[in-house]
Amino acid sequence: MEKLLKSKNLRATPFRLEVLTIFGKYENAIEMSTIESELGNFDRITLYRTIKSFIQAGVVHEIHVNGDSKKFALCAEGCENLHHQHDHIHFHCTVCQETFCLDTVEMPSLNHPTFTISSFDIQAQGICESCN
Amino acid sequence: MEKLLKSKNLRATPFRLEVLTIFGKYENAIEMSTIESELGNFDRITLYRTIKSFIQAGVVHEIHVNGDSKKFALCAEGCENLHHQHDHIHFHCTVCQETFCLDTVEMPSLNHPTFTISSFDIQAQGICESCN
DNA sequence: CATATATTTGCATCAATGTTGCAAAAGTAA
DNA sequence: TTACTTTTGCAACATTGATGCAAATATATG
Repeated sequence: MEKLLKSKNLRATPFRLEVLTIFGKYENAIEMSTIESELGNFDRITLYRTIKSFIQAGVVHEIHVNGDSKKFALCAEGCENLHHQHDHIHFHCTVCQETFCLDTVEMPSLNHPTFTISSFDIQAQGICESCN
Repeated sequence: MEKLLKSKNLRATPFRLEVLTIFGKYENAIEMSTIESELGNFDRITLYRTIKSFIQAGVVHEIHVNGDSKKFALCAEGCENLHHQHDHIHFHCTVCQETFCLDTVEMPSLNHPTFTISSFDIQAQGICESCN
């Protein structure tokens, strides 16, 4: 865990390790409020900046679930300095409200005659395995 | 224009028509700030609720461009009561910052062995035709 | 056309979230 | 241990989303 942070050029402070541990406790993407309730006392701004630096360093990525709410999930390998490289789609179960990173779905290829598509994200909705 | 609103069961008030006209002036998706600067005086809450009712009625749809900013664009046919049916991807040009609804890109099909995918959205990034 | 009804607007007020500046604290390297 | 850089915690502020309510407006009905 410390290694992970240092490999991204982030100092391994107790607070950051605590937040990282919370991510590790959950299988799927989590909301800010989940992190907040897992933490005992914490400074709101510090947490906000922690998440921000995690995103910038490529430790976690942000997922826009519906129109409004957002969640966060640990990155896989290969994410660095805001250049997130995710070979998975994000799936939101409309029953249990869980948000999954699905690397079992093959990413399609997109082509446009005149536009150059350098990257794209896919957010899917539906019903997950256990709710099915 | 009045017909459009009434077909969605929205009353055709002057303010709503004014906002709709602004959408008509722009080819691509626009930000809230663009609407605000086009309007002379306006009430912030009323505009907020106008956009909200447009989205709920299927007149416009919301586009999440990057992690943060959002834009709005007129819906095509077939969007009703929050059941937006868009057969296009959203493309954000990293040069000119314009956001396009690209119906020239074929929507791929997604499959998962155990999850039921009912709908999905695609946000792409890259360089648009005129910036290319 | 006038009126009754339902919706919309404008205003006040509030909540949640994101942001900045700065001094103290803590981590890192020499 | 010291010097330097980053992070934290606090205050203060900006932006955005949301609700309640009375006045204004739109629509339907007689």
